[in-house]
Amino acid sequence: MADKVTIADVARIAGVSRQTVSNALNSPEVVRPETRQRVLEVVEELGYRVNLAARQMRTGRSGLIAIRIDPAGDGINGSVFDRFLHGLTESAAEAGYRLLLYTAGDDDKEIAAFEDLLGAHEPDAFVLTSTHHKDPRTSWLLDRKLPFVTFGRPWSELPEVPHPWVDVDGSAGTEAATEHLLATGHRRIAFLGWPSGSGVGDDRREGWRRALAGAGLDPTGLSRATSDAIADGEAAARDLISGDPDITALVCASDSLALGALQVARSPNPAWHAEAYRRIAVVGFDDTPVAKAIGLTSVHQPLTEAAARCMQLLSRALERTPPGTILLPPSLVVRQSA
Amino acid sequence: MADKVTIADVARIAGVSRQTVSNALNSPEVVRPETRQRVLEVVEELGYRVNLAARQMRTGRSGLIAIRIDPAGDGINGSVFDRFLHGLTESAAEAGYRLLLYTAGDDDKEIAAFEDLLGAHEPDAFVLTSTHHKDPRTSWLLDRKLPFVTFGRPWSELPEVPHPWVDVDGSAGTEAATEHLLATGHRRIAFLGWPSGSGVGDDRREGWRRALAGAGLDPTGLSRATSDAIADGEAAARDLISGDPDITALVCASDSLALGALQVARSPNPAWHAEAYRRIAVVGFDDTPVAKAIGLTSVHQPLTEAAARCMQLLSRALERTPPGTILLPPSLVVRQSA
DNA sequence: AGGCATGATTTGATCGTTCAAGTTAAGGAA
DNA sequence: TTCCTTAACTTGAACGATCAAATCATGCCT
Repeated sequence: MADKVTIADVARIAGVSRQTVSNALNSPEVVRPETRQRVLEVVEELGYRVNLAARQMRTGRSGLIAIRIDPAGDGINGSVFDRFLHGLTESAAEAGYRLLLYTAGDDDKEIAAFEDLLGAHEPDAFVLTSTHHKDPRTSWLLDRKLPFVTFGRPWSELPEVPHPWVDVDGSAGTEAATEHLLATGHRRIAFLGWPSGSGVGDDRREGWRRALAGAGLDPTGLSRATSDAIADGEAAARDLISGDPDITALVCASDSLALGALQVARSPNPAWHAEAYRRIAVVGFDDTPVAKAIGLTSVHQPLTEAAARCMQLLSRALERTPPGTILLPPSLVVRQSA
Repeated sequence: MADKVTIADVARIAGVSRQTVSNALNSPEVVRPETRQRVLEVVEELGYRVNLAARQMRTGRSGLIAIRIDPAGDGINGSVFDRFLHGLTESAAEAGYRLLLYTAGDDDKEIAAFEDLLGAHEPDAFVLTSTHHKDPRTSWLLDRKLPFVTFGRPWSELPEVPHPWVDVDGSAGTEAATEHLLATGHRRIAFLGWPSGSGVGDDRREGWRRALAGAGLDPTGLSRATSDAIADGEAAARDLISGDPDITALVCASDSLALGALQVARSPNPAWHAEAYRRIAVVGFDDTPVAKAIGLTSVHQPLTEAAARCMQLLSRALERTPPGTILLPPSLVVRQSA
């Protein structure tokens, strides 16, 4: 409380110089073991802790990792980022770093935020999420040789310069989902996703297509694209199902879409005249709390591990080692819906 | 990028001293308007940004606000904290602060984290969540006269020393929920909550009791307490409903419990012999994404506003003004379930 | 014995900012 | 004219750590 213990205090009481205390803590190998021992005892006794602001002035290292957090808590899918964030906070702490949050409306504002942060708090690294085609943020950071990792692949056709990234293999997820449906007897399996152009969305569609192709089935006419909202998912699912009476299962690019699809799948459709209730299997993506709550089968992303891997790559990047990339396999959580 | 612009650079180019630049930025009133103008132009031109580490060394202020984030993404109810966090990040940014995350297993570890942080990053203030009876964290911070706000009331009987807090009036929420049910014709309305002892839980039960009392109804035997999980909610709801055939509605202390209750409410109970499907109205608490997704009527907490109010009180606390307290009213979001 | 490499520790300078005290010039009162 | 006050700005020191260079032993080789 009242006591601000500095390195000079420790030095005086241990009977050594400031630098020796610094060395005992940061470069133990250059200090004689018994001296080091004595210093550490005094450090313990006085409760000394390095003042990061002072260290930062000399070394330029702040011990901070910056990550963007979006202003609006965005319903169902926001939880993916949040779970990742929780994991990252812990992994970062283990590596001796702390997370600094910032907000930014779009890519340009985020780059402005980079400049702000670098001038002010000077984070040692950045973690970027939701990467996309031609992401200006990664090139900006690469140009300045700033350490960063993305959670999400660089979705550009030709990755000019490589950078470290961690991602979950979305296509493997939808492929597993589709194979599960095939194994349980479904033959006409549709896909409900987003308009092509988004790396994540296209990737997830590809996994479904691959599984169908592997079973010798034709995907033509079995795919719909819409924006990521429950109501849109419901409409698209209704369209798909009423247009093709043989469809018995739906693989969706998100739990939001799947939730919309479930509205259709779980209730009889009055348009089908005399036709009785037709049960449609539905699989979602992300394994959000909503999926768990309502028994929706969904593709689970190992977010805690992804966060740990991000920190791992970041540690390497901070030592200026060439970038690594990690693609994690998701897992299918089977519940009542499929 | 390569350029580290310091206050000395600005001073040299503007033809003034370092201190005058500092004053132009921090204490404009002591500088002649035209000088100030010139300095600001150079600042703009060079893209000067104050180095917070250096400032912190002199002033002791870091521009950081620390807040704990729990390691595990905890399903449904975690989203309440996450939404609050998103809002707080934005409010903090508007006030010129940034959020620093840390983790801690329990109260004692959190206090250890306080010590770590204060020695290292030196946050200017703390935001505490999930306050409870005899919370050791608040007394620790009060003892050291450190600025902080809690999101959650001090739940102790006698608040020895006051501290700033923001909270949402839970009892008003359950009261509104119960009144809504009364208004729609329900007479026998049960409450599904947590074991007494938790401030939040007791408060929410109290609102329900108050509404019943207001309508001249007896709450005896209409309340159950259990832990906060879907399965527990289902079991307790089944117990309540099968034990009292007149119950037509359930007010729950959380969306998790409500979700469990819905499993019972929405399906016919085989135990009721010939009795037909009995529809039970259910109201949840927190208005989580799950509630929105499945049409659960729920009590909504104004989390973005709560976050903004926290920052407001924090700003005051940082100026050492006497603590303020703010109790926000929640709102009932009526959906299909009630 | 002298020279030299090596290990262990100390000393002085520095990072970029703000505080506290000092300087300068201009204006007003006696 | 002289002295004092005030406004506007400048100067030196300090925050607490680390870097780079200097010092001081110690042991080994010739």
